[in-house]
Amino acid sequence: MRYWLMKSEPDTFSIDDLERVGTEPWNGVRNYQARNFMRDGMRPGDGVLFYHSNCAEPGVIGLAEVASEAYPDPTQFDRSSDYFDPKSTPEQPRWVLVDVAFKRKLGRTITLAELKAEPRLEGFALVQRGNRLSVLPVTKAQWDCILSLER
DNA sequence: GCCAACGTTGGC
DNA sequence: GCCAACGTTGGC
Repeated sequence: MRYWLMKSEPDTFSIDDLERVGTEPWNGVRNYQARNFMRDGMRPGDGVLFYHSNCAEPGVIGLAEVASEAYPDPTQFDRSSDYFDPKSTPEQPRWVLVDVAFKRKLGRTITLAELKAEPRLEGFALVQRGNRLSVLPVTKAQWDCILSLER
């Protein structure tokens, strides 16, 4: 089992939205590195830290789980979608997604500031300068460390 | 293949 | 709202 962190802007799709729907196709990822993590790295059952970005209190807010293998993101073929990609075809799709299932909300937000201040998280991609990846791998040690901060 | 211009992300 | 970081595009 592997571990991941996935960012979402709460104004667009929050942990409460995920709780409401239960499972959500994680569409709209248009970065090759993030795509490759979903396509080549993720397996159903993998753990996901749900991260709120671009908001008043950025940080880890909940836990989720990878709920499918990667499959083509249908929004890339949809002309009316913001995520439409004219260079993508059903025969040769560029972009994939996985389904993400709600597990639980954390008791509180574990803020980015806390994560940056935690010595054990030195080298964690999220806290490195200028990292904009929306899907990134988390080691077991990092996962355990972050969850130990909850209480 | 280089690199300037441009667009996006996301913290602050 | 600002702006640093950084990925992508396209001219050459």
